Amino acid sequence: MTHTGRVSIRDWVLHVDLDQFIAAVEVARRPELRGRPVVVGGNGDPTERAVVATATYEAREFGIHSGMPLRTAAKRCPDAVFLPSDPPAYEAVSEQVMTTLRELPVVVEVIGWDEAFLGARTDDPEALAQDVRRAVAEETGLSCSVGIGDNKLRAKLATGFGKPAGIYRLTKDNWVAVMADRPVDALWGIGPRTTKKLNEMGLTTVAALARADPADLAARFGPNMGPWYRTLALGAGDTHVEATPYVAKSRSREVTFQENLTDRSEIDAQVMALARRVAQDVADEGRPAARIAVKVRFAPFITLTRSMTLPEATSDADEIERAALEVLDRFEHTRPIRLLGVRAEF
DNA sequence: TCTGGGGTCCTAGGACCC
DNA sequence: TCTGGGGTCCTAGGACCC
Repeated sequence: MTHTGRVSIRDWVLHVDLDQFIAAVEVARRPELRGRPVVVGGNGDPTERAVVATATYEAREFGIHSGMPLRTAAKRCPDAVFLPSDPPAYEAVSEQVMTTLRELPVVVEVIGWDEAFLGARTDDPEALAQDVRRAVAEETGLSCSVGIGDNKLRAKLATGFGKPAGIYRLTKDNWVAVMADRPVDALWGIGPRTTKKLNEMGLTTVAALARADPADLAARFGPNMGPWYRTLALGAGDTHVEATPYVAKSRSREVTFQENLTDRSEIDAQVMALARRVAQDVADEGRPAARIAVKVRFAPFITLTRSMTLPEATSDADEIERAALEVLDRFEHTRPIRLLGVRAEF
């Protein structure tokens, strides 16, 4: 209900994000872990080269967050429960959540395992958001947060303010009040690198970025990205929610080795194995690969990529393997290798 | 903080063509 | 020949997101 007392039916974008999704799935099947600091990642062995996928709020109390090395997490909270990552389990629950959302009077655009945009026409988006939270809880036992916005950017940011287990509305009406004084990396699409560069230009807040000269930004970040950062700061965003299923543009497999590789025959063997896994993914996709890329991370942490367009698009495992080995050969092999990856592009 | 794995999009230079 | 202008493809790298 608006302050004029009139009910207005409008288009809204809602953003649904499951609370600590992966950890929540794990706790759901091991109820004895409820209330304990739980960290999911890698093989569940905190001495391995792996990072945190998700931590429960109890673990976050210790300063543990996703992307942090498991080793560091173990140092911060030695008593945490470390569990291996189990993607098929998360996939299945995610599917259940999305099915639940599709039963509501909304258009569902899936943007990740634990996230979706909903397009809806309603006079009471908060009531709809409550329905979403209730339906997801009833069908899956999981808690989610819901952002309400007049576009995708604002809905997405609103979810962050609603977490955990809450609902928040962010529109042009409260954008300036809520966002103006926040640092630029509060915006979705501005990460640490861009933040540093913007700060060097004297732009530290959302308000400052909104007032910046698009030409200056274009000169620094390119003709598209530069001006786009300013429109982000103004809160502008896409309003169209699309239900069409996601079509992958590439498929890749990569692996970080527990011990760096130096033996060339071992390196070749690993690339062949990765190429075969990718070939299987390509075959499952039912579309041939047009391009093959190989990623090599040399010690200490130097990441390079080489790629080639195939003479003809193919799904053939032998051809994909051969191409990967050919691309691998174009690297200068002088340092130990900590990661190898193979990617196919369609 | 000795830094995973799976993706997307943008930028920019050079090749090549008309 | 001292040197155009535009378009597209290929390749490498950067940045971001979950």
